[in-house]
Amino acid sequence: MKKPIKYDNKNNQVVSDLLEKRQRNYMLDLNDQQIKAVKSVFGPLLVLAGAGTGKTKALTSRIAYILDENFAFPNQILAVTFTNKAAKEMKNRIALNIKNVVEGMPWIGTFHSLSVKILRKYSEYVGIKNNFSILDTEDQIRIIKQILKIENIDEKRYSPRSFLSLIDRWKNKAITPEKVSEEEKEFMEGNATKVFSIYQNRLKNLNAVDFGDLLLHVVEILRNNNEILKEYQNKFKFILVDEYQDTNVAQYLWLRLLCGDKKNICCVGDDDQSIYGWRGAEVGNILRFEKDFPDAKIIKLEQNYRSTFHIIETASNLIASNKSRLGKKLWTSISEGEKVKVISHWDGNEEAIWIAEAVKNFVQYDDENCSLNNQAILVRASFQMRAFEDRFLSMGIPYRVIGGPRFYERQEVKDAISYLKVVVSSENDIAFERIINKPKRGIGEKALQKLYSLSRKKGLNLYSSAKLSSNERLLNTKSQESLQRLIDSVERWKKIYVENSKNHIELAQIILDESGYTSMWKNDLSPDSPGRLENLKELIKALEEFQNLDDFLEHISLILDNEQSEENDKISIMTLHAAKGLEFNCVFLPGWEDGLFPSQRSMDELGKIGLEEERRLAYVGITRAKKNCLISFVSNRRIYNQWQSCYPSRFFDDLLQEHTEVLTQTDPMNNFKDYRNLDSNNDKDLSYKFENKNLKKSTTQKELPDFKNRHKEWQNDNITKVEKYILNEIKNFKKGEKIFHQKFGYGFILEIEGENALIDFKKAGQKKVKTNYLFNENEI
DNA sequence: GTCTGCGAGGTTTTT
DNA sequence: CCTCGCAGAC
Repeated sequence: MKKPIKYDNKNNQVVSDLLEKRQRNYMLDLNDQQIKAVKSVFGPLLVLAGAGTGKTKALTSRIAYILDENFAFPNQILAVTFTNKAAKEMKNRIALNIKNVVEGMPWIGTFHSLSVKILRKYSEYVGIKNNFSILDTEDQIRIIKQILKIENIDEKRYSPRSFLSLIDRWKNKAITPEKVSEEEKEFMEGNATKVFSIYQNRLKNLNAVDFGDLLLHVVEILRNNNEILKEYQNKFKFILVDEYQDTNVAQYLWLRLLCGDKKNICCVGDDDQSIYGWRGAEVGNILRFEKDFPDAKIIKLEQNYRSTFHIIETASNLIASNKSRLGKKLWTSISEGEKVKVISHWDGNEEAIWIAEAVKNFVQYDDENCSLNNQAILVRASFQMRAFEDRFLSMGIPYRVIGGPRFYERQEVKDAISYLKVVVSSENDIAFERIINKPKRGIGEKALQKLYSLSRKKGLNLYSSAKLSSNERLLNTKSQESLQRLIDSVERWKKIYVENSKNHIELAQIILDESGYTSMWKNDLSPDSPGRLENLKELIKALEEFQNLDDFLEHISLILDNEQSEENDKISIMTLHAAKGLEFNCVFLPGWEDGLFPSQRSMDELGKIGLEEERRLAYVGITRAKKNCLISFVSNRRIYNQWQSCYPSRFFDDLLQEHTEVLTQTDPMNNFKDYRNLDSNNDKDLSYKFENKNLKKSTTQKELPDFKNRHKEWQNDNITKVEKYILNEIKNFKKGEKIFHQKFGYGFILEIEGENALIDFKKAGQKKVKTNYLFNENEI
């Protein structure tokens, strides 16, 4: 249809601008609810956005609209997310809508990164210098250990970790040491509060903050300094918050302060997807939004653009069992699609075998887009992953595990970064302590203690007192000499850094080489040292993306994920938590056994609340699926190498027959015959409706592809060469043979004994592996 | 200051 | 069962 054009000779330009504005794509393909969410820019607004309902689209369109209508300048919009990934995504999406504006939007970011920005400016208001360092968990633990030692608190009785988790919990709730409740003061025989306050003092002395402090310091500054509060309240004309259901008390206070009376605040979230209660998220924040803001508007986004009908219905029915929710009902106009599949297996191994075959099945038969990249296995606990890794490894199916140890948290990477930190700012005690004896310089615990006591006496930082130590005749000659060598080197590197005589990448390389750090790993014979060297190279590479060391260091303290930009076709294995926000054509949800999922511990610790959070996790899992969702459970699971017989998850009670289909393998449901014979009268929760509902043959629609038969067909005709090798146990490897391993790459066999082989991998070093996972070259 | 052996513990995790 | 961390022995 042609758009009517009004000609206005006087104001031609204005009109054409307006027209262009209207044609902007961000408004065109929004539904009514989304448009409402975009246009209700004044006053408090809560957008309840169900899974896959175009939440980010609404948010970014809203920003585009605000800018378009000139309600605010780009730098007057505060948009807060939880993860860097989400912030980045938002920026990218805005850039799609309006060109060149993102550079002018400095206030899109995570709670933490925005807090850093504010805190760098006003840090002295909470008694720290603006070059404060940001601690990660490892640093925190180290500090707590030191405190426990000094205070003579038995680590055996209360682990440093338990102190830290208490402290974290308090900080999430914005509780300072003085504000700990009388009851909680008694925790750990009163040691918890004591350690907490010593810890806070220690951080101040170190000129350091932890993640919790980033928010709390900002809250404190805003609370106590009206002029600063006003500055930010005036600056931010509009506030947008993503994933509001995940906010904790500290973040809530942070938002309320910045929001002020203007209340142009838009919170987007989904109470049904609140799965981080255990780390301080308060669903209550979203549930009581209307009370907080009496004139609040609430808009629900319920049209799902992701999944087919049966999947949406299954998810809706499941979540409907939760009591504490605001209530949404997702709907979709995408086709009816496949029913959600349910299957049981004898044990976890069979489950993995079946799923691996189903994965191949999808790749081979489904003309829809079901490549490996479009499939995912979502587990409750990470120990479940191994069975799948093993299976995929032996079948040669490429996979990626999401959420493993993060790049910047690895030992060698942190060491290297500490070197850089010391050069940039030698006041950083934590960094200096980390590198002072790496590689080994003969400066051990004792020497370090001496240096620390000197620095306490002189009121200096660790590095400065190390410089002084030779005058003081503090250490023995050998330690002193090697410490001096280190100091000389650091001074030399500092000179390069200050004079800028070499670029930061070269400098980093020099530091790692001259310090002996690289050669330390080169001389290390342990199997993982080649991998560590590889990571150091990666780190140098990462430097290239930044202008200088300062930029780099500022970023990595908050960005702890390394984007694996893998283009290869691989299936993803991850936890349900890690899957939030993602979508896949085919989703496998294994391990639906009571006790594993829902997790026994959640239920024990938090009762009904815990169970509801687990159910939300299940909801998140199902709603990740676009076309196929396969849920499975086993009768026997090996946990810590002990066999446990399991009952199917109580969540099956919430699934309706008309939307699910029970797949039969060899002996359908025989697996839990025993369980069904158990009398379930004693506990109502255990009276699974499985028998009544799902055992009946479901009325399958004609057009629906027959998954079961395909599976069989594949088993008979399409056993891969790799499979044949495994089945027939044709694995005649010889010593010295060149082999390939999915995970570790190429290598040579050093020793072989039965199914165990010792391999010297090119990259990963020496490792013991099962011959099942090895391939020789002509197999690949 | 560094190596080895024993014992405990082994959901979910971002910043 | 397997991994990590600590304590005691060199």
